[in-house]
Amino acid sequence: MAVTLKEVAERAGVSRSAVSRTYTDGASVSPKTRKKVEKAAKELGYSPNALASSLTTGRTKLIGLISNNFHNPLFLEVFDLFTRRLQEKGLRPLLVNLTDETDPESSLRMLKQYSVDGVIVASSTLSPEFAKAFHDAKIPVVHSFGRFASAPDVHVVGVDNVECGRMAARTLLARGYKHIGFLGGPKGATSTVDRRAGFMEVTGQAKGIKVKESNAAAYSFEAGRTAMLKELKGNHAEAYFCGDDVMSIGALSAINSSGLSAPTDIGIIGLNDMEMAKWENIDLTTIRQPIKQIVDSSVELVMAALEDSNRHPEARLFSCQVIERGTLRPI
Amino acid sequence: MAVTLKEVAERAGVSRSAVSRTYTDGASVSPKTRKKVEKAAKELGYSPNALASSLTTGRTKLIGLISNNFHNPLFLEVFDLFTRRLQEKGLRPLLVNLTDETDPESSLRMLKQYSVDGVIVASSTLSPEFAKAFHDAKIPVVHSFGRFASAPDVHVVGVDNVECGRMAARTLLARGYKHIGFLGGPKGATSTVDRRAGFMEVTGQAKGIKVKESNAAAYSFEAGRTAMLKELKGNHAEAYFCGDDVMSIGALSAINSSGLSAPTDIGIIGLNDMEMAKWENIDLTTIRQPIKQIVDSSVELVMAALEDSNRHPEARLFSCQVIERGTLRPI
DNA sequence: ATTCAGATTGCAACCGGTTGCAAAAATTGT
DNA sequence: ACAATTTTTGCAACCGGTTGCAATCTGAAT
Repeated sequence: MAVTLKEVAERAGVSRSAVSRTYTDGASVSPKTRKKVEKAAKELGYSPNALASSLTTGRTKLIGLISNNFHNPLFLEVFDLFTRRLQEKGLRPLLVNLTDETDPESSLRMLKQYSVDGVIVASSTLSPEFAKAFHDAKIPVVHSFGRFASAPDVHVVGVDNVECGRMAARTLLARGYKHIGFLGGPKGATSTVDRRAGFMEVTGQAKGIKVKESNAAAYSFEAGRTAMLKELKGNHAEAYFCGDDVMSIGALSAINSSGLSAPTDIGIIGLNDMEMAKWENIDLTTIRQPIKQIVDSSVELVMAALEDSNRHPEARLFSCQVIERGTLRPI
Repeated sequence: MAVTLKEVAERAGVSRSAVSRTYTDGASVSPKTRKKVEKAAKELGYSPNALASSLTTGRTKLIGLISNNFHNPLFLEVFDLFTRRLQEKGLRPLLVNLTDETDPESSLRMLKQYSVDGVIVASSTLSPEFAKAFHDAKIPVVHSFGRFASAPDVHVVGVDNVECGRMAARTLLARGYKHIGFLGGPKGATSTVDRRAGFMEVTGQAKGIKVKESNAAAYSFEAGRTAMLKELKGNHAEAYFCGDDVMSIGALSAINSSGLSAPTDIGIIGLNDMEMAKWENIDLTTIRQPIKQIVDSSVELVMAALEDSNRHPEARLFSCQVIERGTLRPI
């Protein structure tokens, strides 16, 4: 079908090696032969077969990009950033949707079959074991948006969720709220667990503060809305730290449809600072995760892991930042 | 590095062919040898190298999934559906982000290098020429969400945008609006052009109807908001057909922050019916594109095109449907 | 003109598989 | 038990490249 190296060699009147070397940098080819080869290649419309060469070089430049987050708009931004960054670096994302899968087995097998050079697991809701499965199979892996561990099994890039929890708590306390709520994401998610820990640590030390706590079933609009509606039926808090921005928007919707409003009746602080958070009709006060830095750093780290496959596992954490908008009472 | 077929063959005490045949269906292997091979493979942790085999079979099962829509939440749903469907069919999406690119040249080259079996171009804002470039390179391609043409150059799956325009116009007329607006997406997009045509066709035939028209700079929240704010400064219409749902949400935000509200003061009808449209605080009346069917059909069509590479180009159109919610006055 | 180091080239083996073909083995019929 | 089939098997060539090595070429230095 496609034009092969052999045909180019024949037309250019050189050996196959010469053609090959023309397309591998660092190889020794005289300007003269290079010219001849390039001419022939252009005439024939030749482009080297990356897969065939991967056989001998052992590098495919394919990176498995694995996620189970196909319902959180934040991840569209994440995919955008990942694909662009990988492309810039000459790597190709092989996208894997893990939504329905619970164990790494089958995606591991398939990524091995395609000899991906490395894997990026982009999710805060996948367990660390998942990333570890790739590590155990000797495939370089970085868990992006993963859980911080001081002695990680695999490379991790993300934020310090415990500190995010503290930050949210401090922010609410600074606004003078006395009765505050932790409205977490799904109980199982490590991100929820960690944020809760930080949140409780700070609120536990504060005097005269009442804390209530509950969890939504997922990081989603519906779950956030449902959870907040339930809160509103009982003795609700004055302000809530919500699991993430989507949940926060759900919560705000619940507040509004109950005839209340933020921040007048209830304060909300979210987490992520996804694009929608600054939409004027949402205007959500939230904690920003520096996703661009997380993505760039993940790509950099996976590339480093390609170079040195038994690089010591490393955790890279980025600090978050409160973005003041309109859903908390002013300080 | 990884275990190879040769090692399995040695351990199982059979020829390499035998091992290979064990993993290609339809090949002739006795149950006895198959057992031996499978045992050896399991012990060694062997899995066949899909890329190596692609060399001889000519099939990689890699599908280029190309898009420039990484800012429209609808496309997160689209990517979710595409990746799942492709996975179900044993195909692997190689994701290409075209956001910054204007010509097909470089992505075409890279997809050729990776010998993708086929390509899906998922975008309504990419020109038909883009998809055609792949077609010309003899790579099976389907333009998903593409423009309908009665004699298409490439396979197209999508909706009849002209009919969508008519549908929107009829819906507004049926509600008794006399002064109606077409607030289109970017002027260049074929989807905008077509919807406008249908919209004008119907409104042009109606008596006593005033129509005004303008365009937003992009299918985005900001662009929709900006465009609507501009409308509101002048003599605005009673109801608008907005380019898509994201733009509609931007427009609604503009309406609200001007102290007006929908549908009381201004009606809005969007297009897409993305998940957010039914969020209770948005509750957007809109025209639903059957994205699941479009996606499934695109995958089916690209698979058919793999079988028969000079299959005649085909256009598959799905009908849309008005979803009544709360941003138009009742009928 | 001769020598020699460095650059360039082609040969041939290899990467990890597949597959046509002919030989070997198993099955069938009588 | 023997011939005729059918099934299974291994050989060897091939897919489209890369690369170590030895041979050839080049130009500079003597």
